Amino acid sequence: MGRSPCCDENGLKKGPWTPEEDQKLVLYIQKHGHGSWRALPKLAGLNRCGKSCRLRWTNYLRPDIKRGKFSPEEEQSILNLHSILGNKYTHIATHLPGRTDNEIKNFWNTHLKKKLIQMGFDPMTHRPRTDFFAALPHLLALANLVEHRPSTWLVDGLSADAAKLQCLQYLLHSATPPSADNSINNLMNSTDQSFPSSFDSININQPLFNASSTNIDVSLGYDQPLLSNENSSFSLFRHGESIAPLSNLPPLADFSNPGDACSTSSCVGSAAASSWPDLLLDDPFMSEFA
DNA sequence: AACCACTCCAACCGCACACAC
DNA sequence: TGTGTGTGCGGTTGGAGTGGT
Repeated sequence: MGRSPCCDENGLKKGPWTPEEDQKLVLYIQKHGHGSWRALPKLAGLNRCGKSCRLRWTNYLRPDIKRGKFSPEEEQSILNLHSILGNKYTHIATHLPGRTDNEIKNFWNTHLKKKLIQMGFDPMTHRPRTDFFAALPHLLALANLVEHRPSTWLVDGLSADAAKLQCLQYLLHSATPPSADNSINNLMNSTDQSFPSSFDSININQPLFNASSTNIDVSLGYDQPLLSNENSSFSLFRHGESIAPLSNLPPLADFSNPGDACSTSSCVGSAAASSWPDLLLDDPFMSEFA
């Protein structure tokens, strides 16, 4: 298994290890320790480079390696640690006895990353997907469509305006600047030219975006000057005039807990809020815009 | 049974860093 | 200070395995 040799520089062997090579390496290290990896292959009688020996030992032959499937507890630990440490697999591995950085890296890339994406989370930030500005036209179109949407995903009697606000609140929920991580930079690096280039320069009522092109005659903005990493509130503005502090709106269900119902009776349809990502994917009507 | 597409994961690659000289 | 060497790390590759048709 594994990558086939791409070259044979210096006459050193590459590619999969044979049981005989493994045995030589294990016996040598058990007897002498690895010492200098560069010197080891010659001393151990291996026609390999030191780097290859080190990798084979640390990722496969080490006696304390725990093999087999990751337990749910380990999976949760990796998720938690990755949200703090990022792709620092070696650091993550130090918290999971018996697991190697390579194994964790593979598990992350083949399982956890995909899982997070499928759940609607950004695998790098561990937050709900915040490709906010790229998706904005579509999301705004969705918001506008709410008033034409039958009651299959909205509670009966909900006003179209409230539904719009709720949709927009979701947008803000996703885009609220985090307290201290680099997802703030993701927002800053957005290609949307209407977005201010620095939080420090945001003025009162400065719109984050205008929605007139999608027939939603509102814009969204901060209530007050916003400093880096500072919590802030948002308001809806119409023609520059604040019409609705979003903090007064009912909360959305937390997307991190799929299936959770909204806690307030006035919530804009728990079906809408808690399963919106699924609706986007599954509902033919919605998928036209997703 | 044969083919294809997809997943898994061991192993390689290239870069960055620490250290010695 | 600059250069060379050794080591470690994250990203990527590609053959083997697996499941679907």
